[in-house]
Amino acid sequence: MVYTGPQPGSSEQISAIVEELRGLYPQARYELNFTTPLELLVATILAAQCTDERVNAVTPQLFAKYRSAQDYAQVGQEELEQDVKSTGFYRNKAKTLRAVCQYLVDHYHGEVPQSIDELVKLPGVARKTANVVLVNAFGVTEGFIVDTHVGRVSKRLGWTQHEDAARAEQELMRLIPRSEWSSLPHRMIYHGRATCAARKPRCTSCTLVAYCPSAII
DNA sequence: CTCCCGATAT
DNA sequence: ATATCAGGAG
Repeated sequence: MVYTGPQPGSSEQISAIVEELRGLYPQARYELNFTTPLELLVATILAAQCTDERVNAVTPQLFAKYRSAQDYAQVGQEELEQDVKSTGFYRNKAKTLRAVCQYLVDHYHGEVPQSIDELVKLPGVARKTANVVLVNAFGVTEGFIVDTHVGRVSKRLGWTQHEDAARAEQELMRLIPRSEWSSLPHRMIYHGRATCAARKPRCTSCTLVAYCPSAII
């Protein structure tokens, strides 16, 4: 089957997809549970290569036990490891949480900074985590969230060829109107989970097939 | 590029 | 059995 839709990456193809996804997922939002910027930062760090559902199963007890950056900075490595174990990569994640929170204590009185330049200086925080915290905690849109789903869906739609998330983000920021930066990534993630799955994409039930050069019907 | 890593879907 | 999950560091 040869793709005959609008050129991948063209404004015609992009606007058609944006409108379709808006209709499909009008209420798309971040699904990790949190009540403060610090909780959001912690949950997002735990979400690396782990489902939201798994993180949400761990954070109620975690947030009840650790109420401030000082709490994470002061706990022992092995104790924190056990508290985050079921999210996988638990040694790295415990080490990252302790280092990030020590940094917050040292530089920001334990608060979470509100610019991307400051956030990406935190140990274990790169563009994806920084963008998530900015948008969902502070309502600030400085970049385009590129996680595993956004990266995969973007490649299949022909928006980027880059595997590297930072390079993909730069290309998406060039292609996508800024007004869509805060909502589109969440909708792409919903679509990536529900339809454009990594292993077995459901192209036959996908309403983007007319705009997707990778569709297999 | 490799490593970290438990839980789940296929 | 194996790929994948709202990644990032060395």
